[in-house]
Amino acid sequence: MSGLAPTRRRRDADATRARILRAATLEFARMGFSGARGERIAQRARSSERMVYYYFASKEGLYRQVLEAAYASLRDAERSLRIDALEPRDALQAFCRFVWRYYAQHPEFIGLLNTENQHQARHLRKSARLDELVSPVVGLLGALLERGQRAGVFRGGIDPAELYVAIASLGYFYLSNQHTLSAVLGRDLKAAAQLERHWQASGEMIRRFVSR
Amino acid sequence: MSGLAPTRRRRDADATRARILRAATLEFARMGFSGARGERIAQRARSSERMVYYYFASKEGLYRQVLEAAYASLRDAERSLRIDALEPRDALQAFCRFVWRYYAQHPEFIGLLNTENQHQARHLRKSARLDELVSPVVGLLGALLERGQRAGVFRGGIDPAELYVAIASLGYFYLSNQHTLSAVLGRDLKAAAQLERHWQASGEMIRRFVSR
Amino acid sequence: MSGLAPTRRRRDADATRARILRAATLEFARMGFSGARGERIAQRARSSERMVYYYFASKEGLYRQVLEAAYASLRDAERSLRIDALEPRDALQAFCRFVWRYYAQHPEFIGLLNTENQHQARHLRKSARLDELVSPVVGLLGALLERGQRAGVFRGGIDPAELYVAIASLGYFYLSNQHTLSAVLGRDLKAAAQLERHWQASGEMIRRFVSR
Amino acid sequence: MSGLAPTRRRRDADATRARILRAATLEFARMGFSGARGERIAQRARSSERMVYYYFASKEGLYRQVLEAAYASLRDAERSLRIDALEPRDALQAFCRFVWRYYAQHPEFIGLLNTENQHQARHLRKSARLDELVSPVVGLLGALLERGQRAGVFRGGIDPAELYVAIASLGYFYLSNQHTLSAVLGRDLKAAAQLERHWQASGEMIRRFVSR
DNA sequence: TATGAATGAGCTTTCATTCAT
DNA sequence: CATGAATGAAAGCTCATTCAT
Repeated sequence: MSGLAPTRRRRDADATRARILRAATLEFARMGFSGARGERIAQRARSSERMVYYYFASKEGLYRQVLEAAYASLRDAERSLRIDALEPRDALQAFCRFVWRYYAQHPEFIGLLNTENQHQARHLRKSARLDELVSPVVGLLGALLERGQRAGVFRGGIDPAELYVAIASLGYFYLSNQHTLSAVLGRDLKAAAQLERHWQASGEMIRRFVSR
Repeated sequence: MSGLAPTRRRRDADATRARILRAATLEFARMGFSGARGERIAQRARSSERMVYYYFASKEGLYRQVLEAAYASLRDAERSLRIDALEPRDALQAFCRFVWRYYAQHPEFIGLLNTENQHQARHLRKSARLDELVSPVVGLLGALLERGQRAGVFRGGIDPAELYVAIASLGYFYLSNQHTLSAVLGRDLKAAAQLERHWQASGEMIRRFVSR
Repeated sequence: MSGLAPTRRRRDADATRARILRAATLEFARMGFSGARGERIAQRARSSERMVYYYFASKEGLYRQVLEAAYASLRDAERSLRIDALEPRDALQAFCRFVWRYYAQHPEFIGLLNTENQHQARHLRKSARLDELVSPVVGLLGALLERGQRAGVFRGGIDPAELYVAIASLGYFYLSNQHTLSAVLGRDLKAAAQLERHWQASGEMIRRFVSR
Repeated sequence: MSGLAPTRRRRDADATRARILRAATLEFARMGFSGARGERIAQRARSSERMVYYYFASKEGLYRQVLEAAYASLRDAERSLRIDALEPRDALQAFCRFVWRYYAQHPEFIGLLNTENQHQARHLRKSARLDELVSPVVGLLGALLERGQRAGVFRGGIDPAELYVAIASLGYFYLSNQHTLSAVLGRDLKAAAQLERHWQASGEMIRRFVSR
């Protein structure tokens, strides 16, 4: 009994904190930093504005933790990615699909990154956990490129970081700029078929880029 | 009193209006819609907040005009692009360089597009001049693809819009996300040499994508 | 007509500003800095909280101006003091009465000084107008002491600053601490007769202090 | 379990309470009532805000106890004062020095009195222990004046309460207003030499006031 | 005895906007 | 054409205090 009580209490606190963090993630992603409203965060978290300050001290503090959590989630997902057993070309496609699908399934991540870039990554650089947040996937990609090269299916001289940026670009821009693109191109980019076509073409582009 | 006075006044008025529009473009691009401050716009335009309302009626009205002007500038630039005389592969590279250089030289355009996408292109779609703003370059690209195909240097089955999105992706994302990328990749993407390397690799990617 | 309009307008602004300053003087004096409430200041000034920030930018800015104005008023009063024509002993008594009466008639000045001392005179020292606020009366008192000494009615070796502090002490403390003193001594110090008795005794003390 | 545990606990509780009271004394003295922060008190007492309420019920309750304790300390010190054996003039000087030194050594007492006077001694008058807090020194001073008069060294007609107020004024004002005075007079009043000079002059003033 | 979690009310300040001439 | 004065609404944040165990 006595052992449970503090656990329950702590879990309530943790739950409240987590609800606020989740609500804030959505709010910051959709509205940007200045556009985000404490009241909306509190409501969506079924808590009060006061609790936001109780747990996160300030709007900026909350934002920073939201950002760190978003990167941490991405890193977690990246760590779960297993492509070692696949044939190099398949592995590369799997990698692309993983990245693109992550973006598609995490629109809030895209919103946060846009916001953070608007701020010139000021908060990200200040983050004490920055080193933990550095992506392990560039290394993964480097190893894959080497493996493919040894297997004679990839050409040499490709910078893994550059390849990563290219893959990210193709997945990210389509989603992040879908609204202006849809208006300007006169088609609805968010339709599933459109997205799949885009991924197909992008896959082809990456494939051709690395092939001998 | 004479005929000159109103002209001079008109010219001053136009100049003031133009200064406000320019200042607002920077402010909205850097700070987003909610983050933009009327006071800063007025100061940067060497005018007063009151004048901003005098000429543009509301923050949203000002923003819409800023957005329209930004797209109009892009269209102007696009219309000046001449690639008909070039050999198809050279023409495609020239096209890419044009797009990428435009992004690099107009960071405020990137800022505005990010802002507008955050708002799901609400203002863009409301814009009465939307049809004027629709890009002519997809058509241009379609013609080029056909020409290249006929010349036997490009493969068939490429969607011009998709190609345009790919080219835009590779140029835009690198710049728009340079701050978080620099932090996460541990290199300074804004260095000129880095940018040139990126454009080289991106050019190679586009080349390989369309070649037979 | 046209000459009057700006005057009227400016006068309104000045009047609003002045009302706010007066209201704030009372509020800060009575409640101290932390205890002062913007809302009460606005109400007493028949204006709005918003206008307080329009004219004074911040609570601290308002406080500083209140403090400067209070010192400026004292200096104005001091400059109007004429004791040169009086016989030295009479002049000294006139001086004392002037200081003491000023304190009695300006309880807000005492409140402000207490507040400012609680803050270790931080705002006063920051004031750009500090030099203007330095008291001219110590010089006045020095001249008087010399004159009295030459006339053979005052003794030598008296520091004018010390004399000033003594005179101020006797007038200030009685008023500033009247509430606790009344409670502890069991008599009502604010009664006019009590005050007059105190001034009589204090006058006698100063007289004896400087006399040969 | 044994009889020691509750004793120890009680002792810890008393110690915590005492630490809070001490911390609160400093906080209220320095910051005034409105300016005082529960959080700072808790920190300085190495306790928690919750404990402050546990022991003192409310901010006002805490303040009242702080005030009562401060007066009680003064009365304790006053009761230890022995001047009966001294020659009247020496006794008076000893009395002055005692009062002035007490002020100098208890800046928190000055801060509290200023705060309480700002509140028009509301809390002090409400205090149930007010009668205990009434100063015994006026009586002491009355006896001394009579003794000196009988001995032919003091003049008659001096109100002991008035003398007490004068002595207190000269010691209190110098310290309580030292910051604004230092700024306005252009000298550093808190320097030890300055203080001693002030006490010398003040001693002379009191001596001359009572002497025949 | 002790304490982490929670909160309502209210504070200072900011923002986009309008009034009045 | 131009502008200083004014403002309602709401934002972020703080404060003293209570709940629940």
